[in-house]
Amino acid sequence: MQRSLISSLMEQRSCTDCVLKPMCRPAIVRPDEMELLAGSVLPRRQIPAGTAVYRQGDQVRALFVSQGGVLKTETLGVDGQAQVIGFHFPGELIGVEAFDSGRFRASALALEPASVCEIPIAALERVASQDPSFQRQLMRAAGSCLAHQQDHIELLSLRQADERIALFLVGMLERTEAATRAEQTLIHLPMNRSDIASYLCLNNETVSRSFSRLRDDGVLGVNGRHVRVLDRGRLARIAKVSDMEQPRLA
Amino acid sequence: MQRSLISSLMEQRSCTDCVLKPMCRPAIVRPDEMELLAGSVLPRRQIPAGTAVYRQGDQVRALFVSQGGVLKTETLGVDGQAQVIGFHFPGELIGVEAFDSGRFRASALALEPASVCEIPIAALERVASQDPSFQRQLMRAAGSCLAHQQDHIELLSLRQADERIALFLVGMLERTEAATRAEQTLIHLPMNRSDIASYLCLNNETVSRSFSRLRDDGVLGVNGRHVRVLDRGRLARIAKVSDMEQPRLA
DNA sequence: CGGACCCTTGACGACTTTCAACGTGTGTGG
DNA sequence: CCACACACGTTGAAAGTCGTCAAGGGTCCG
Repeated sequence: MQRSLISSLMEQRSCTDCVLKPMCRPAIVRPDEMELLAGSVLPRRQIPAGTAVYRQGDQVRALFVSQGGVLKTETLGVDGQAQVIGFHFPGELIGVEAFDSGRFRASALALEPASVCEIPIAALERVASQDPSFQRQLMRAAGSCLAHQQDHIELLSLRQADERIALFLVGMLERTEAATRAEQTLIHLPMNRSDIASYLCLNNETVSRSFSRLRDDGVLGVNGRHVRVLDRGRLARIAKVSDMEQPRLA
Repeated sequence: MQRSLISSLMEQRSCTDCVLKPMCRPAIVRPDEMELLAGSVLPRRQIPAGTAVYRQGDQVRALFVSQGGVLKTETLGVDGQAQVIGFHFPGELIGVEAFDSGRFRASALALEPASVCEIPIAALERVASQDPSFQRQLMRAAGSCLAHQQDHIELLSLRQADERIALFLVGMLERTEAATRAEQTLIHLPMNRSDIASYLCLNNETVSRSFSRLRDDGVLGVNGRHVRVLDRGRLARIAKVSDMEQPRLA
């Protein structure tokens, strides 16, 4: 299912026939814009699981969009501990924060085998200067990155571990539904418990215990990285989300 | 001192003679760009302390830059509790995250009487499409917003209250030094303890206790919103910052 | 003078962290 | 093919920290 989708992506050569075109929010929207970029966007890299798309401190020569495979971004704190900054699903632009200093503030790693689209800065600027609506899309993409970060902070503002886990899962569920355009109850987590723990600023033991508690309470079915949402209403209530937020499949 | 700087800003009429021009990173850099914007940037509003520049949910018609006075942005969680997302010093662009949905995801409030420069979206796009280097500056500004958010998340990744307070103060000190272009030991906090607590995802009692602990340990001198850094090295060590990071007065 | 707001401090309980042990699955090398 | 190491996930017990509830002092302002 997911496999065949990904492998079909592996084959594609240009953005004009991108399977993810409709959800490729970040930069490419209109066909003519795609043609403008076509010559430069082409570089697409296969990233093996666990390896880096770019590393913290690298000079920014391009931005990236995963076309298949989830990525994580993380910074190495001064004490050597990695702090997961975000998880990035196909179609999301990453690396924008590097525009500030010219260097990436975080490393981007593939959680699973990924196909990543590389957008050279020069091409980005060239197209943006030629096409105002593309430029607007670029700003939208940057705004979207910022919005995701704000969601992350709101997530961390929840004090209880169960609340954070619940909100995290609600987010993962919504992203899964947005990708499949169908209501889901099963979530596949592409990251391990330590990554979740880091993202939520918790210990991995605490994450594990939260999963178990939610399982014992009949809210979740937990089997490693496969989580089934058994009681969506209760999950939303724990996450303090306005009960049963309508899934937006736009 | 600070008063006269602010009051001088109150008088100014256009960006070309902006006192903060050199540190006005977000949008305006080159004189000719300023001239391009001059006609549209002029609208400048005086914001009384405690009132809003814009509110969560408002439609985005303009972005904003404080020219004098610190602002805070906060979102109202579903439970009605406000979560402080950021503190914004003069020269920092705010509102970028609204580019995503077209509506502000947070409210922006003045912590002290502020003078805020309003940049209509239309003008922003017009100038950006005419001037590639301005467009680059805009992206830089967006990246800078993202970078600040990442710093915030790193701040929240510290588990101990003292560590968060210390890192918060280090940041405030650096921003103060960047603004005055001189080494400082005294920090004036424009926000109250509750705002700090919300920003750090702590209780205001916990914030208070942390300040007291750091005072008792001889690291700080605390007098309400005036904090003197007595032992910068120790403060940095508590914040887990690479000891004595050179103040960048660039 | 009274009230509202802000800041501080104390005591208690709840939660997370820490340290530790154990089970499982996977991949490597004998 | 099996043994082993290793990463990952789970669970337990103890200790430490933060949140909650409560009270008090300070300042500003009507």
